[in-house]
Amino acid sequence: MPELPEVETTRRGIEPWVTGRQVIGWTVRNAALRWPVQIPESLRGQTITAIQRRGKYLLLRCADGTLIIHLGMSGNLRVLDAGTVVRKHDHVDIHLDNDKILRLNDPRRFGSVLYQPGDDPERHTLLVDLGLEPLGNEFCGDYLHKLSRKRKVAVKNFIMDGKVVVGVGNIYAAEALFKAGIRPGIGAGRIPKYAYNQLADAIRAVLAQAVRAGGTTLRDFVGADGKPGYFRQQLNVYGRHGEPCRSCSGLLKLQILGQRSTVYCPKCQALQGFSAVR
DNA sequence: CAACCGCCCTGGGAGC
DNA sequence: TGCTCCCAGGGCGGTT
Repeated sequence: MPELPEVETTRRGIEPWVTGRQVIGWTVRNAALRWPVQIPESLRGQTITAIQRRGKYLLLRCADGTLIIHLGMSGNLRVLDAGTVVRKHDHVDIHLDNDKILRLNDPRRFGSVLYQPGDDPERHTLLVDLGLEPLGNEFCGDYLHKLSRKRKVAVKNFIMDGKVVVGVGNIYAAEALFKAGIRPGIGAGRIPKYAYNQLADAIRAVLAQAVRAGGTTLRDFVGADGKPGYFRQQLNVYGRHGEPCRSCSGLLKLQILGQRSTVYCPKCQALQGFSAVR
């Protein structure tokens, strides 16, 4: 499912085909995504000046506004030749002036295509309260430590909170906690600063490694070129409960946190807050 | 404000 | 083979 690495892979894939191109039209076959598809008439004829990413949102910048695309759980965005045969779940095409189309396919329709007028897409209500970019300069252990004081939620849910840090979903939260040696269910407020330094480093490292691999493909995800991501082979814990830990060979355990499956290694992820630190 | 939970949706897998 | 049930999950929006 698209988390930050998959969205970044998509961004990089479509960028060379889309930047500087003019939007000559669009086809909406099913407007019933997470929210009704918003493509204003004013988009016609506009030039896409840049394609950016904010968290899991893709931003197609134009002079008059920004098309904001979210891939939801099962979405992918591909650059295809105009006239490419339409498959099931191909909900939206953006027609470009280079005989290419940008096509959104999204079986579960949790994605969205929205529009923010003006030159500041961050003013959109969905973006305005977003937390830091994990690969940006400000994101660090001190930041996580400071925000987490008095927070009782499990640290895993804390780092999946988009108001804290963006782009970290179920897969990469589990992987980062494994890398940092932290038990996922521990209350965020009980974790000492040094451990948040490890965690921030782990989040950065895992995401960067996944971007290099082109993201994680479990089922639906493909990049703009239609190719899957290869990070799945490097997953240490996600989806591996009952299997041996790649580090200590102990059995990985499954725990439900915030209604989401969470896999961890009881031995390698021993950090359980102050009491266990000593 | 924080925490929690229901909900949106479809495909795939398990069980019968 | 075909049905039913359950699960996956981002994140909004309402409730506690």
